[in-house]
Amino acid sequence: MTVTIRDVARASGVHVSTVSRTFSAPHMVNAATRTRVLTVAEELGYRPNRAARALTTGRTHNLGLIVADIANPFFPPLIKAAHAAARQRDYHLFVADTDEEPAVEEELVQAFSKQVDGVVLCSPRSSNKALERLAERVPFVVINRRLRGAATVLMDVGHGARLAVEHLAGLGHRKVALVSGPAGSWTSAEIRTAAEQVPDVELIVIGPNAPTERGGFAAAARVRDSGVTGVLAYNDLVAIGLIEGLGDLGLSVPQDVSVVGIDDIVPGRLNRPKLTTVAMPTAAAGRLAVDLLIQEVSATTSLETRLVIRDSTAAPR
Amino acid sequence: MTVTIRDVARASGVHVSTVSRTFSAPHMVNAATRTRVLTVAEELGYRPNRAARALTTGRTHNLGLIVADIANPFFPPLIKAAHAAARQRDYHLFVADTDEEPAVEEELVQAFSKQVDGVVLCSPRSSNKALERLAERVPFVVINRRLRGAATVLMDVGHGARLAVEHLAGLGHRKVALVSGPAGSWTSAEIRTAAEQVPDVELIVIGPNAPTERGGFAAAARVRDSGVTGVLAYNDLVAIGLIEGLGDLGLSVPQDVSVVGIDDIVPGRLNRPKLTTVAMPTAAAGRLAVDLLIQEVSATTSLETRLVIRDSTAAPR
DNA sequence: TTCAAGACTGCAAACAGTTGCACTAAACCT
DNA sequence: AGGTTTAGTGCAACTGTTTGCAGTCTTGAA
Repeated sequence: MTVTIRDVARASGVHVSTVSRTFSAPHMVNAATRTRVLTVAEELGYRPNRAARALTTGRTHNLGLIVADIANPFFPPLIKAAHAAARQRDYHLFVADTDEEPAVEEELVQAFSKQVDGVVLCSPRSSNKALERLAERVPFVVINRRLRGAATVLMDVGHGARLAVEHLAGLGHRKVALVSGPAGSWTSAEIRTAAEQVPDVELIVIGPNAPTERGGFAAAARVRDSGVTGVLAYNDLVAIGLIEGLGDLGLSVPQDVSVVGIDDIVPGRLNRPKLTTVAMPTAAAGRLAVDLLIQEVSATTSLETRLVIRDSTAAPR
Repeated sequence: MTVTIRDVARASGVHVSTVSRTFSAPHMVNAATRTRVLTVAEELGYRPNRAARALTTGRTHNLGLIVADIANPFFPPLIKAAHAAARQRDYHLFVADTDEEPAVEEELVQAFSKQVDGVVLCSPRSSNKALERLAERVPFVVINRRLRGAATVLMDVGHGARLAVEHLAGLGHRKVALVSGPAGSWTSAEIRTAAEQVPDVELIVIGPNAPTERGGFAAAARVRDSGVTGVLAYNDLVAIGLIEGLGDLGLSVPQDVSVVGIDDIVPGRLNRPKLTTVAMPTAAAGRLAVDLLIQEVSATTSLETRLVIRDSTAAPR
């Protein structure tokens, strides 16, 4: 049923090793033989069995990608880009979802270990210790977390946050709220310290909040009471929720208050008003991560973020 | 470096076949030996090599999932559910993206063939002939396309479309536009025939349109000129674009015109007004597809759609 | 003409598991 | 007590490829 290298060898009158070489080291075999083998293989519909190949070479030509939540709009562009980069080099991509559970993370890497040449971990939640353990099993690169000894891809949220607050300042806002994220979050801290550095702006931190639409919605009253005219939200979902919450309180965006989000997810682009936001280079990060993995280089790279000005920001009243 | 079955055998004083059996057929080995082997394996950090196992058994415990566009908000919930179902049975999931190119579809299935036990194809664009060819290589199940001889999972859009139009009729709308999708689309046809069957409603078809926000935006003028009070859009993206387009023309939703979408994607839930829409059971479809694959049953199942009433529909003026 | 150097190709041993078969010892039956 | 079943384990062949080594045949140079 399934056609193997032996079938091809028999049908083209050469030894299996020759067939093997026409696929994995073409230059070692005579041009005439090569084309013969190739045509026979084509006729028979032969395709090398990657699993068998992996057994001897130790390289599977597979990569793993682990994210917290596939359905979170933040990740799909990253997954897509990672897939494209992998495919370009003839790698296949396992995708897995931890459902936000740190424990699952470690388990998945373990499970992948023999089947992939490397895995990319997005914003892993596991402890450093756990990650070190994993590093012994599989090469990996980490996105969005600082980790010494591992290749890491960082997106410079701090820079983006600064741009956002500067944008608000430029429009004339002098009192700005930071509707922050979850308590322990590295990103949240990053954003805060950057935002605080912008001169001529009084920054009021409101939070911690859940990193969701609900979180933003719930923060609306506190934003109103704080008397700010501009807001930087932890992410786009929070921003969207906040805008809705403000609407319910009779405040409209951007007339009464300006809101800028972070991430640049699709729902933000489609929102009304269209969300001004800090674009995270998720696609670039996905691409870069697999490139790092394939080339087995170990570097730490920081990707630029940029501000996308749309309709949710304006000069204060 | 990497610990094999032989290492475990040596360390626990049994033959490799015994170790093998403690993992793949535990009931065949004495309880005492089993626990000894297990603890030794644990100590050594042994994990069976799936690739090697696949070589002899022919079963890889891997599945492939092919979608048109990972970043299209329609797919992520499906991918997530498929992944969860696979993981539950200890399967791993390759995810691939055709970038809407039919040719890539076939190529990907070919490439997966030796590495998976089956693949699920979402709304494949390939010809029937091509799909038949592929069926010889790998078992697969198809989502959202009728295909005899293959296991298929259908979502009953027709039913949903009828519900949507009935909902509009119930609100008092007598003249309704169908802002349709691309020309050849099976879904588009399905929607149309179902929508036409609703009594007491005059249905005006506007299209074909691109299945995107732009497509909806561009159709706004024609919708206004048609004099309808209600609209069923090909999908949520079209609906969102349309709402924006109508807004630019001075018409507001739902006061001046009611709009209902199809799909129930995240951006629709976050949109303002919140989109009334036909919820497609994408998660259920993803789950079911992998279940069908794993059990190797061949059935064709149709999943119920339902109407989610939110804020973009109201009684006509 | 002879010899060395290439260019190809074949041989066979891995790779990490699984599994049909044979074997041993204990348990069961009459 | 003797024969039969059964549980548990070992043996070895096999899965589809790769690859170091060795052999054959040309070809070029001296």
